[in-house]
Amino acid sequence: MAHWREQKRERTRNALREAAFRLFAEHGYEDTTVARIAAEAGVSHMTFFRYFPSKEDVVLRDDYDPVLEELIRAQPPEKPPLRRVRDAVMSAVPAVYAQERQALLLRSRLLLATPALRSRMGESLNGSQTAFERGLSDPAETDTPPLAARVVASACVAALTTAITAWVEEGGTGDLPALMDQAFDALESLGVPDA
Amino acid sequence: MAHWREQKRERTRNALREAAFRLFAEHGYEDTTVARIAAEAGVSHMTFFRYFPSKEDVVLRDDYDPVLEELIRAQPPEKPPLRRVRDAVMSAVPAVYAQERQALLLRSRLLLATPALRSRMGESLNGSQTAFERGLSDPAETDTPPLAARVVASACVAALTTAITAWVEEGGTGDLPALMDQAFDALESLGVPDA
DNA sequence: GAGTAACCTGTTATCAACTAACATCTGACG
DNA sequence: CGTCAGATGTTAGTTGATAACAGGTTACTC
Repeated sequence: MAHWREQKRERTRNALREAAFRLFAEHGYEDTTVARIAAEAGVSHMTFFRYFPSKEDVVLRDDYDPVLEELIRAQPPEKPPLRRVRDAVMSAVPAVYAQERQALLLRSRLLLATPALRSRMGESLNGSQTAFERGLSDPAETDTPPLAARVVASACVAALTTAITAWVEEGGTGDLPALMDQAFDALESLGVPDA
Repeated sequence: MAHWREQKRERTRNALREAAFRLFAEHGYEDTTVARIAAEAGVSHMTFFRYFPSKEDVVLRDDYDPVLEELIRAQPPEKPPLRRVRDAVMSAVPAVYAQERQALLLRSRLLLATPALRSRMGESLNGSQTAFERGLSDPAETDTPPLAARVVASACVAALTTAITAWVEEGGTGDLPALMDQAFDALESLGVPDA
């Protein structure tokens, strides 16, 4: 129904992504050319770049940020900022973890093991940080949020990244939500005098 | 005058870096080819890559990390981790700031304004995080530091990055050390119930 | 001081990521 | 049915980055 166009677009998009991940797992990221991915998906290499601005974006792109932004905004404003982010994140992670654990592990492993991707991760994390900042800020306020809010957001992103990194490094055997809880605990006890 | 070689090496290295920054300021990062930089420094484009593994590294490389690692390690171990990092950093920043303020601003501005550089910043930050982790850990311990220490390190790097970003965004008019203090304050009050 | 090994550099060729220009086709819509 | 916009392929070109080889220069030794 409505616009078959978009359906086809979504299908080629998925075909490209799936072909890419399959080839990456098979021959490694560096040894997989864009042309090969495109051929595998039945399109030309130009079409690839019309769907993904760069080779790295196939792996880096995800659409968690807008969801998290909303979840943070929906938190009761009387909670301190870190609490709002923490509760919002932990309200969503377990479900995703239960459902996409394997895919998440593969993607994260690839991300951390490939220099080209690892170096561009900062970009993605920056997007998450911005989403967190927006979720914490009054949407009426138009200018940049105060420094304190930005620090909270960046610290949360850093903590979550550290948790995922630790999870991947131990082979994905541990419980990721638990690690995230630990990481948030470490953040909350940053100010207390004893460790 | 031991080894003329190293002196010459250092000179071409500087010539390349200076030519690069000059051309970047003049024509922008993207519109400056590696071949042009090399020509400007009087060498071939291959020589450029023998000194810098990539075009981005000319801007990204710095040698603060080992210094900071030592400064953190020299802190009294009875201080809580965040304090050790904070005091170490703030013991060194003002001097650097007084002396290299302009250069630091130019470099940071270029870094934040150029997508290609911004996206690879994470790599550099990752190095700083590792340095912080090592400074916080017992050097006798060989395996990876505990999650809590890694979260502290990553949060500090994130806070400092946020401070520098804010500093650049306001045109470098403010006082960077003061902003860093604010950022650390925000970190320390992460756990307290009121804002 | 000659000889040799190590190092640095330039030339050339090649690869792969990415971009631009143009032609083509195929649904969408009146 | 006819037009039009969006999606795709072809081709060609730019640029960052690597490899192989050759020539020259510095250091080290006998």
